[in-house]
Amino acid sequence: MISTKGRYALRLMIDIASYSDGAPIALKDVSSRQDISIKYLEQVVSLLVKRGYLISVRGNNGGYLLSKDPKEYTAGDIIRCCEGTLAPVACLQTDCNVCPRKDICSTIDFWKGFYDVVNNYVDSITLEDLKNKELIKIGNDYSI
Amino acid sequence: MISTKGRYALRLMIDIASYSDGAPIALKDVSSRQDISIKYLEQVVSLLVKRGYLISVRGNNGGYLLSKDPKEYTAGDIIRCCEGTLAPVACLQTDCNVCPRKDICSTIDFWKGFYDVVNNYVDSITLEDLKNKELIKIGNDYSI
DNA sequence: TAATTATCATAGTAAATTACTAGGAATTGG
DNA sequence: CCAATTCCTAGTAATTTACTATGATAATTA
Repeated sequence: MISTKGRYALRLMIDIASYSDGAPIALKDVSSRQDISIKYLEQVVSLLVKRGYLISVRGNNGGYLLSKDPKEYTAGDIIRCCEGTLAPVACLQTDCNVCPRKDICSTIDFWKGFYDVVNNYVDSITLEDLKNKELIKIGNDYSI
Repeated sequence: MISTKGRYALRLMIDIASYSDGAPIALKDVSSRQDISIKYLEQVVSLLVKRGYLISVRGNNGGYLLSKDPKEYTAGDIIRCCEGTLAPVACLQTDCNVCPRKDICSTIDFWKGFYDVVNNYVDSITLEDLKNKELIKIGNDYSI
């Protein structure tokens, strides 16, 4: 199960991508549109800033800007940034979590395959895709 | 992340499928082969018995038997039995968890797709596949 | 410069979940 | 009967989750 951190991160990024006209988007606005407390959003957003996915602008009229084009983010980038690895089992995490059964384990390949289909899927969807869906939902899609 | 319940369930089922010669397999034996406490295995196995995936034989020389052929179980069957749904978000669970944002949510389709690739994957692997892998690992595969 | 509006950083916390352990009752084979 | 086994229910320490709270820091605007 994906936690609120990863889910809110995705909604935050979609919100900023969808509502930005070049000026920074304040968390206050994301908060009211998305029904998520500002205080919690602050924690989520800080991970995205640290990773360089968002640019923060401090002070009055400050807020956040995407650091690149929506089509250059995958959903996987955003989720992994806030959620950590999507590995289904600890022994697949890179940070040398060595399982004593690794040489005799008959399930490791199964879990590797699981990990692969998950990563392939989340990396096949871009923020642009999600932004377009959002624009359709809120009725601002004039391309139809 | 898949919890120990689901992971141990898979190893338990593979163990029984691999080592059974028609007689019930006792948890004591699974426990020593898999390095999992009997007491914890008892809890995992009870879910599989309740679901009808295993037949329990009580008393002396008792243990557990598969209720059907290994090729008739998918890994997904076993994992979901002990782990619950593999839905990445609560609003995809069938038990009418109604999200107030369901009509305006632009991410629900993304999560549905996630759910689908996960279910399709875990249901594409059978217990027979995993048993064969185990037999190769323990060197009892004479088909090579 | 002072007020306002933001982000930034850290800490606290109630509730739930995880990963077990413990004790003992019920059942069966020898 | 006795030993081996499943079955059933509780308990629990540690961790994680999903927040809330407080206040510092920074930048804009009046």
